[in-house]
Amino acid sequence: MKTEENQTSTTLTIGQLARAASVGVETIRYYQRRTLLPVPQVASGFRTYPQALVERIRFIKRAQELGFTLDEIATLLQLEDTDDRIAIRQVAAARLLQVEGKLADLHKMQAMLSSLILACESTGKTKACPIIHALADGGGML
Amino acid sequence: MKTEENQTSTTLTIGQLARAASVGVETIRYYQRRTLLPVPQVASGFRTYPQALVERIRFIKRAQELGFTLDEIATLLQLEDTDDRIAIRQVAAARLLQVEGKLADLHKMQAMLSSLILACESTGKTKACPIIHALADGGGML
DNA sequence: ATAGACGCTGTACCCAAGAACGGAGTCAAG
DNA sequence: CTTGACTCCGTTCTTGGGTACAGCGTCTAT
Repeated sequence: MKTEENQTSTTLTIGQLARAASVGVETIRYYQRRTLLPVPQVASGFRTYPQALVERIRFIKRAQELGFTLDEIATLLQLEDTDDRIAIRQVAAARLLQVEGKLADLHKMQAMLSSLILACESTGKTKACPIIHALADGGGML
Repeated sequence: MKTEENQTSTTLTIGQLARAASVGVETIRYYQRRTLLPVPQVASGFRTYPQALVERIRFIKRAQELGFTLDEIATLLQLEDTDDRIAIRQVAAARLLQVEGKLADLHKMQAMLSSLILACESTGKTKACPIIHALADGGGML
Protein backbone atom coordinates (compact mmCIF):
# COMPACT_ATOMS: atom_id res chain seq x y z
CA MET A 1 0.00 0.00 0.00
CA LYS A 2 1.26 3.37 -0.91
CA THR A 3 2.19 6.04 1.61
CA GLU A 4 -0.07 8.40 -0.25
CA GLU A 5 -3.31 6.73 0.78
CA ASN A 6 -2.32 5.55 4.20
CA GLN A 7 -1.30 8.70 5.93
CA THR A 8 -4.00 9.60 8.49
CA SER A 9 -5.57 11.47 5.52
CA THR A 10 -5.86 14.74 7.41
CA THR A 11 -2.25 15.70 6.91
CA LEU A 12 0.06 15.74 3.92
CA THR A 13 3.76 15.67 3.22
CA ILE A 14 5.20 18.63 1.41
CA GLY A 15 5.24 16.69 -1.84
CA GLN A 16 1.59 15.72 -1.51
CA LEU A 17 0.70 19.27 -0.66
CA ALA A 18 2.59 20.50 -3.71
CA ARG A 19 0.77 18.09 -6.00
CA ALA A 20 -2.59 18.86 -4.44
CA ALA A 21 -2.08 22.56 -4.99
CA SER A 22 -0.38 22.16 -8.38
CA VAL A 23 2.80 23.93 -7.44
CA GLY A 24 6.36 22.77 -7.00
CA VAL A 25 7.81 21.73 -3.69
CA GLU A 26 10.29 24.55 -4.04
CA THR A 27 7.47 27.00 -4.39
CA ILE A 28 6.05 25.95 -1.04
CA ARG A 29 9.42 26.36 0.60
CA TYR A 30 9.75 29.72 -1.02
CA TYR A 31 6.36 30.79 0.35
CA GLN A 32 7.46 29.59 3.76
CA ARG A 33 10.54 31.76 3.55
CA ARG A 34 8.31 34.66 2.55
CA THR A 35 6.04 33.72 5.49
CA LEU A 36 3.05 33.35 3.21
CA LEU A 37 2.73 29.84 4.54
CA PRO A 38 3.37 28.58 8.07
CA VAL A 39 6.09 26.04 8.73
CA PRO A 40 4.54 23.27 10.82
CA GLN A 41 6.80 22.46 13.75
CA VAL A 42 6.93 18.74 14.14
CA ALA A 43 10.57 18.23 15.07
CA SER A 44 10.72 14.50 14.46
CA GLY A 45 11.69 13.70 10.91
CA PHE A 46 9.33 15.10 8.30
CA ARG A 47 6.78 17.87 8.65
CA THR A 48 3.10 17.24 8.20
CA TYR A 49 0.92 19.80 6.53
CA PRO A 50 -2.80 20.29 7.18
CA GLN A 51 -5.01 20.10 4.12
CA ALA A 52 -6.21 23.61 4.70
CA LEU A 53 -2.94 24.76 3.22
CA VAL A 54 -4.08 23.57 -0.19
CA GLU A 55 -6.70 26.28 -0.15
CA ARG A 56 -4.25 28.81 1.14
CA ILE A 57 -1.92 28.12 -1.76
CA ARG A 58 -4.79 28.39 -4.21
CA PHE A 59 -5.68 31.71 -2.66
CA ILE A 60 -2.16 32.87 -3.36
CA LYS A 61 -2.27 31.63 -6.93
CA ARG A 62 -5.61 33.28 -7.65
CA ALA A 63 -4.39 36.54 -6.21
CA GLN A 64 -1.34 36.32 -8.44
CA GLU A 65 -3.59 35.96 -11.44
CA LEU A 66 -5.09 39.31 -10.52
CA GLY A 67 -1.59 40.72 -10.52
CA PHE A 68 -1.04 41.06 -6.78
CA THR A 69 2.57 40.77 -5.69
CA LEU A 70 3.49 38.30 -2.98
CA ASP A 71 3.93 41.20 -0.57
CA GLU A 72 0.41 42.39 -1.27
CA ILE A 73 -0.84 38.85 -0.92
CA ALA A 74 0.84 38.55 2.45
CA THR A 75 -1.10 41.63 3.50
CA LEU A 76 -4.35 40.21 2.15
CA LEU A 77 -3.80 36.97 4.01
CA GLN A 78 -3.39 38.86 7.24
CA LEU A 79 -6.47 40.93 6.53
CA GLU A 80 -8.42 37.79 5.74
CA ASP A 81 -8.61 36.99 9.43
CA THR A 82 -9.53 40.42 10.68
CA ASP A 83 -12.07 41.04 7.90
CA ASP A 84 -11.02 44.67 7.72
CA ARG A 85 -12.94 45.51 4.59
CA ILE A 86 -11.56 48.99 4.25
CA ALA A 87 -7.97 47.84 4.35
CA ILE A 88 -8.73 45.02 1.93
CA ARG A 89 -10.31 47.44 -0.50
CA GLN A 90 -7.34 49.73 -0.20
CA VAL A 91 -5.00 46.97 -1.28
CA ALA A 92 -7.29 46.04 -4.16
CA ALA A 93 -7.76 49.66 -5.19
CA ALA A 94 -4.01 50.27 -5.19
CA ARG A 95 -3.60 47.28 -7.44
CA LEU A 96 -6.39 48.49 -9.69
CA LEU A 97 -4.65 51.83 -10.08
CA GLN A 98 -1.44 50.12 -11.11
CA VAL A 99 -3.32 48.00 -13.60
CA GLU A 100 -4.97 51.07 -15.07
CA GLY A 101 -1.68 52.89 -15.31
CA LYS A 102 -0.14 50.01 -17.14
CA LEU A 103 -3.18 49.78 -19.39
CA ALA A 104 -2.78 53.40 -20.36
CA ASP A 105 0.88 52.85 -21.20
CA LEU A 106 0.12 49.83 -23.30
CA HIS A 107 -2.70 51.56 -25.13
CA LYS A 108 -0.28 54.27 -26.17
CA MET A 109 2.26 51.72 -27.29
CA GLN A 110 -0.37 49.87 -29.24
CA ALA A 111 -1.54 53.01 -30.98
CA MET A 112 1.95 54.03 -31.96
CA LEU A 113 3.09 50.63 -33.05
CA SER A 114 0.08 49.94 -35.18
CA SER A 115 0.14 53.33 -36.83
CA LEU A 116 3.84 53.01 -37.53
CA ILE A 117 3.40 49.58 -39.04
CA LEU A 118 0.56 50.85 -41.18
CA ALA A 119 2.58 53.84 -42.29
CA CYS A 120 5.51 51.61 -43.11
CA GLU A 121 3.34 49.34 -45.22
CA SER A 122 1.84 52.16 -47.21
CA THR A 123 4.99 54.19 -47.75
CA GLY A 124 6.94 53.74 -50.93
CA LYS A 125 10.59 52.86 -50.79
CA THR A 126 11.48 56.36 -51.78
CA LYS A 127 11.35 57.50 -48.19
CA ALA A 128 13.05 56.08 -45.13
CA CYS A 129 11.07 53.52 -43.19
CA PRO A 130 8.66 55.42 -40.92
CA ILE A 131 9.31 53.05 -38.04
CA ILE A 132 13.03 53.68 -38.05
CA HIS A 133 12.44 57.32 -38.77
CA ALA A 134 10.15 57.76 -35.78
CA LEU A 135 12.69 56.11 -33.52
CA ALA A 136 15.58 58.02 -34.97
CA ASP A 137 14.22 61.50 -34.51
CA GLY A 138 10.97 60.99 -32.70
CA GLY A 139 9.01 63.50 -34.75
CA GLY A 140 6.31 64.37 -32.29
CA MET A 141 4.85 60.97 -31.66
CA LEU A 142 7.30 59.82 -29.06
CA MET B 1 38.34 77.25 -19.07
CA LYS B 2 36.44 74.13 -18.58
CA THR B 3 37.20 70.86 -20.33
CA GLU B 4 33.60 70.71 -21.38
CA GLU B 5 33.73 73.57 -23.84
CA ASN B 6 37.27 73.16 -25.07
CA GLN B 7 37.32 69.67 -26.41
CA THR B 8 37.43 69.91 -30.22
CA SER B 9 33.61 70.06 -29.93
CA THR B 10 33.06 67.23 -32.38
CA THR B 11 33.81 64.52 -29.84
CA LEU B 12 32.68 63.90 -26.30
CA THR B 13 33.88 62.06 -23.25
CA ILE B 14 31.69 59.31 -21.93
CA GLY B 15 30.37 61.60 -19.21
CA GLN B 16 29.47 64.33 -21.68
CA LEU B 17 27.82 61.80 -23.93
CA ALA B 18 25.83 60.48 -21.01
CA ARG B 19 24.63 63.93 -20.03
CA ALA B 20 23.82 64.83 -23.63
CA ALA B 21 21.72 61.71 -24.00
CA SER B 22 20.26 61.89 -20.47
CA VAL B 23 21.44 58.49 -19.41
CA GLY B 24 23.98 57.32 -16.86
CA VAL B 25 27.56 56.55 -17.71
CA GLU B 26 26.91 53.00 -16.60
CA THR B 27 24.12 52.73 -19.09
CA ILE B 28 26.48 53.58 -21.93
CA ARG B 29 28.97 51.01 -20.79
CA TYR B 30 26.20 48.49 -20.50
CA TYR B 31 25.08 49.21 -24.06
CA GLN B 32 28.67 48.78 -25.17
CA ARG B 33 28.77 45.38 -23.54
CA ARG B 34 25.51 44.54 -25.28
CA THR B 35 27.06 45.88 -28.51
CA LEU B 36 24.26 48.35 -28.98
CA LEU B 37 26.92 51.02 -29.04
CA PRO B 38 30.41 50.86 -30.54
CA VAL B 39 33.46 51.23 -28.34
CA PRO B 40 35.72 53.83 -29.94
CA GLN B 41 39.28 52.56 -30.08
CA VAL B 42 41.56 55.37 -29.11
CA ALA B 43 44.19 53.60 -27.02
CA SER B 44 45.73 56.66 -25.36
CA GLY B 45 44.00 57.56 -22.13
CA PHE B 46 40.30 58.28 -22.50
CA ARG B 47 38.00 57.39 -25.32
CA THR B 48 36.35 60.03 -27.42
CA TYR B 49 32.82 59.58 -28.63
CA PRO B 50 31.34 61.11 -31.78
CA GLN B 51 28.24 63.21 -31.26
CA ALA B 52 26.25 60.93 -33.52
CA LEU B 53 26.06 58.53 -30.61
CA VAL B 54 23.71 60.91 -28.82
CA GLU B 55 21.12 60.20 -31.47
CA ARG B 56 21.83 56.50 -31.35
CA ILE B 57 21.19 56.44 -27.63
CA ARG B 58 18.00 58.42 -28.08
CA PHE B 59 16.92 55.88 -30.67
CA ILE B 60 17.43 53.16 -28.11
CA LYS B 61 15.50 55.05 -25.46
CA ARG B 62 12.59 55.77 -27.76
CA ALA B 63 12.41 52.17 -28.79
CA GLN B 64 12.37 51.19 -25.14
CA GLU B 65 9.42 53.47 -24.58
CA LEU B 66 7.58 51.42 -27.17
CA GLY B 67 8.43 48.36 -25.14
CA PHE B 68 11.12 46.87 -27.32
CA THR B 69 13.74 44.84 -25.47
CA LEU B 70 17.41 45.62 -25.95
CA ASP B 71 17.75 42.52 -28.07
CA GLU B 72 14.99 43.67 -30.37
CA ILE B 73 16.55 47.11 -30.48
CA ALA B 74 19.87 45.59 -31.48
CA THR B 75 18.06 43.97 -34.38
CA LEU B 76 16.37 47.22 -35.33
CA LEU B 77 19.69 49.04 -35.28
CA GLN B 78 21.14 46.52 -37.69
CA LEU B 79 18.08 46.73 -39.92
CA GLU B 80 18.32 50.51 -39.90
CA ASP B 81 21.27 50.35 -42.26
CA THR B 82 19.89 47.78 -44.66
CA ASP B 83 16.41 49.35 -44.75
CA ASP B 84 14.81 45.92 -44.90
CA ARG B 85 11.25 47.08 -44.38
CA ILE B 86 9.78 43.63 -44.14
CA ALA B 87 12.12 42.54 -41.39
CA ILE B 88 11.58 45.82 -39.54
CA ARG B 89 7.82 45.38 -39.69
CA GLN B 90 8.17 41.83 -38.44
CA VAL B 91 9.97 43.02 -35.34
CA ALA B 92 7.40 45.73 -34.77
CA ALA B 93 4.50 43.39 -35.41
CA ALA B 94 5.86 40.83 -32.97
CA ARG B 95 6.07 43.53 -30.36
CA LEU B 96 2.54 44.69 -31.16
CA LEU B 97 1.25 41.18 -30.61
CA GLN B 98 2.90 41.03 -27.20
CA VAL B 99 1.46 44.40 -26.29
CA GLU B 100 -2.00 43.26 -27.30
CA GLY B 101 -1.70 40.06 -25.33
CA LYS B 102 -0.72 41.97 -22.26
CA LEU B 103 -3.54 44.42 -22.84
CA ALA B 104 -6.04 41.59 -22.90
CA ASP B 105 -4.70 40.23 -19.62
CA LEU B 106 -4.83 43.60 -17.96
CA HIS B 107 -8.34 44.27 -19.18
CA LYS B 108 -9.47 41.08 -17.50
CA MET B 109 -7.70 42.00 -14.30
CA GLN B 110 -9.22 45.44 -14.36
CA ALA B 111 -12.72 44.08 -14.85
CA MET B 112 -12.37 41.62 -12.01
CA LEU B 113 -10.74 43.99 -9.60
CA SER B 114 -13.23 46.75 -10.15
CA SER B 115 -16.22 44.48 -9.87
CA LEU B 116 -14.83 42.91 -6.71
CA ILE B 117 -14.20 46.30 -5.15
CA LEU B 118 -17.68 47.42 -6.05
CA ALA B 119 -19.18 44.24 -4.64
CA CYS B 120 -17.18 44.65 -1.47
CA GLU B 121 -18.40 48.21 -1.02
CA SER B 122 -22.02 47.32 -1.48
CA THR B 123 -22.09 44.14 0.58
CA GLY B 124 -23.16 44.31 4.18
CA LYS B 125 -20.93 43.03 6.91
CA THR B 126 -23.12 40.00 7.32
CA LYS B 127 -21.28 38.20 4.55
CA ALA B 128 -17.59 37.59 4.09
CA CYS B 129 -15.73 40.18 2.04
CA PRO B 130 -16.30 39.34 -1.64
CA ILE B 131 -12.69 40.09 -2.51
CA ILE B 132 -11.34 37.60 -0.02
CA HIS B 133 -14.13 35.21 -0.86
CA ALA B 134 -13.34 35.25 -4.56
CA LEU B 135 -9.69 34.59 -3.86
CA ALA B 136 -10.44 31.91 -1.32
CA ASP B 137 -12.66 29.75 -3.44
CA GLY B 138 -12.58 31.36 -6.82
CA GLY B 139 -16.30 31.06 -7.49
CA GLY B 140 -16.28 31.10 -11.24
CA MET B 141 -14.63 34.45 -11.84
CA LEU B 142 -11.06 33.34 -11.55
C1' DA C 1 18.88 -4.60 5.61
C1' DT C 2 18.90 -2.20 1.76
C1' DA C 3 17.33 0.37 -2.24
C1' DG C 4 15.06 4.15 -3.81
C1' DA C 5 11.91 7.74 -3.09
C1' DC C 6 11.17 11.38 -0.51
C1' DG C 7 12.32 15.26 2.82
C1' DC C 8 15.45 18.87 4.97
C1' DT C 9 18.89 22.78 4.82
C1' DG C 10 21.55 26.01 2.55
C1' DT C 11 23.25 28.06 -1.25
C1' DA C 12 23.45 29.51 -5.92
C1' DC C 13 21.29 30.58 -10.33
C1' DC C 14 17.78 32.48 -13.81
C1' DC C 15 15.60 36.67 -16.40
C1' DA C 16 16.24 42.29 -17.76
C1' DA C 17 18.35 46.45 -17.51
C1' DG C 18 21.03 48.61 -15.46
C1' DA C 19 23.15 50.72 -10.56
C1' DA C 20 26.83 50.71 -7.44
C1' DC C 21 31.36 50.04 -6.04
C1' DG C 22 36.47 49.64 -5.54
C1' DG C 23 40.91 50.48 -7.03
C1' DA C 24 43.75 52.33 -10.29
C1' DG C 25 44.89 55.51 -14.10
C1' DT C 26 44.54 60.18 -16.30
C1' DC C 27 43.76 64.87 -17.18
C1' DA C 28 43.38 69.95 -16.45
C1' DA C 29 43.64 73.85 -13.40
C1' DG C 30 45.53 76.43 -9.67
C1' DC D 1 52.58 69.19 -7.73
C1' DT D 2 48.67 68.41 -5.78
C1' DT D 3 43.73 68.25 -5.77
C1' DG D 4 39.54 67.04 -7.62
C1' DA D 5 36.94 65.42 -11.30
C1' DC D 6 36.66 62.27 -14.42
C1' DT D 7 37.61 57.54 -16.84
C1' DC D 8 38.52 52.64 -17.10
C1' DC D 9 37.80 47.85 -15.76
C1' DG D 10 35.92 44.22 -13.35
C1' DT D 11 32.86 42.59 -10.13
C1' DT D 12 28.95 42.45 -7.37
C1' DC D 13 24.03 43.97 -6.18
C1' DT D 14 19.25 44.99 -7.26
C1' DT D 15 13.82 43.27 -7.98
C1' DG D 16 10.27 39.18 -8.22
C1' DG D 17 9.22 34.80 -8.23
C1' DG D 18 10.76 31.22 -8.17
C1' DT D 19 14.18 26.90 -9.91
C1' DA D 20 18.14 23.89 -9.20
C1' DC D 21 21.43 21.68 -6.80
C1' DA D 22 24.37 19.32 -3.28
C1' DG D 23 24.79 16.73 0.57
C1' DC D 24 22.72 14.82 3.90
C1' DG D 25 18.75 12.38 6.75
C1' DT D 26 14.58 9.49 6.88
C1' DC D 27 10.89 6.65 5.62
C1' DT D 28 8.92 2.51 3.53
C1' DA D 29 8.48 -1.59 0.80
C1' DT D 30 10.66 -5.62 -0.21
